[in-house]
Amino acid sequence: MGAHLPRAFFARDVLEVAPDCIGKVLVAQSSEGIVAARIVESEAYRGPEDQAAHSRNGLRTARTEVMFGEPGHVYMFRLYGSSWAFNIVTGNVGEPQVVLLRGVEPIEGVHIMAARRRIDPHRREISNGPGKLCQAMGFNGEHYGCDLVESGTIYLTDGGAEQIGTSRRINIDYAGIWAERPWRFFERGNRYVSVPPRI
DNA sequence: AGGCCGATCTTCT
DNA sequence: GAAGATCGGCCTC
Repeated sequence: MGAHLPRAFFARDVLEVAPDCIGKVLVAQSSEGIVAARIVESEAYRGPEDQAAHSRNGLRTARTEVMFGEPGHVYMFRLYGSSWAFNIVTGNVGEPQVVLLRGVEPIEGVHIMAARRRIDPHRREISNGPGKLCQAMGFNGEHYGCDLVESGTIYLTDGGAEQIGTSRRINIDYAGIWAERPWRFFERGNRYVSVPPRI
């Protein structure tokens, strides 16, 4: 596996980091073994101005605290009770921005991912959504605040992508004009993209 | 393949 | 007390 992506990769505006994450490899080690997957879909959440972000208007609470700190750390939050979402802090300290990962393509440890998901390893539903990829990668609340640059257990390594597409972000229609911004990024034609665009 | 709907729980009002 | 950065089962086509 290649070297960890450095702090400098994450210490840029989220609108640069989010598309650059497409094709990068996410690695997670646990007692069950190593799991690695290519990132094929991401979304940028750019507080404090972005009204779809949890950090909108600079809202700073125990939940959002990590977003105001050093880039390269992990922001975990729960979605609708049953699943988790995995995000990476970007930008300068004090700028509450994150990249949400919405889809990954299994590369290594597919059998581990399939067992966690209780699903056949060849099905795209193994990791084609923010909650599904967290279950497959073994991510939960314990990973809140984890540093992807210094940690030996969760990190990103280099990798390339084919053609990258953009679209509005998924399921944030309540956010008015902010819902229309093309801040979702994905690899065109990849079957692990959660909501495939219309040709 | 796609639409509807209930489950589930943390956070904020 | 309500609203989500969702998922999976069940239904119809």
